[in-house]
Amino acid sequence: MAQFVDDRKSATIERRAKLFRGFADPSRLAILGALCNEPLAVHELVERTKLSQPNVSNHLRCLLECGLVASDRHGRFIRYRISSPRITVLLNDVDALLDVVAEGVEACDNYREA
Amino acid sequence: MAQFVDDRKSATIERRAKLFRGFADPSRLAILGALCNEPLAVHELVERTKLSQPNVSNHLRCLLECGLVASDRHGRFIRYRISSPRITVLLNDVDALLDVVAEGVEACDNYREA
DNA sequence: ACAACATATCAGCGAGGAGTGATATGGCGC
DNA sequence: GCGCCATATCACTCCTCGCTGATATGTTGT
Repeated sequence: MAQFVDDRKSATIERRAKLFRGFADPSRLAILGALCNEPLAVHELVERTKLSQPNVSNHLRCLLECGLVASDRHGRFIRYRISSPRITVLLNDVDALLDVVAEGVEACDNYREA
Repeated sequence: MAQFVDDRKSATIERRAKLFRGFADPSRLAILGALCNEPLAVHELVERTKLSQPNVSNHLRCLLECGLVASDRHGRFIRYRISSPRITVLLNDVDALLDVVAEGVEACDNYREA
């Protein structure tokens, strides 16, 4: 069992926070969610997420740099995929937690609703 | 197995993002991490996290409203605790994912390093 | 080589949220 | 009741991040 350090300055906590921030955006979640089903090229992600193309590219760059997705070139397409099944696990666990706290989260007005 | 919707506007995705944002802050992670070990009163959290007292209170209000922590009054102390073991599970999942992507996350300069 | 498509990059704007400081509320002991 | 401690609340500032629009790079087919 992990032993949680409490000091905010802990490198462990900083890393966790940074990783969580990677997931803490609807656009990136839409992209990651889509990639959990199957690898996709950028223009396909644009279609499905209805985000602008530069926007998708920007998020992909970030996700790529963070190691959350990987890419291969296929002709003039670049196919992106999630880098680890642990990402799917994480998303499923979030849903499991939401089963318990969904109402609270929606009610919480410290964050805007989109 | 959950079926991930890709449209960013999906309520599911919004909820996930909102929940992730709850975890996407070093101060809240420090608080949650400390509470994973044992229930604590506010002034104890202040000591351990080295955050200011109003700051801790603000975060606790948010976490409470979201249903991530619960509280009971004990005399003039208010003891906070995590509301569900699934939170611990989630934090452990993040650490597991960090085992794989830690370097990438640290290297990613789209987010500031705190 | 040129046209068309696929993707990446960059500057700038705007909004949301974290932290602080001052202050308010609430419970306890004397 | 009064002083003290524990906690909550509020207004304000600063900074970070996400989005857009324009443009650059790259790849394929003809």
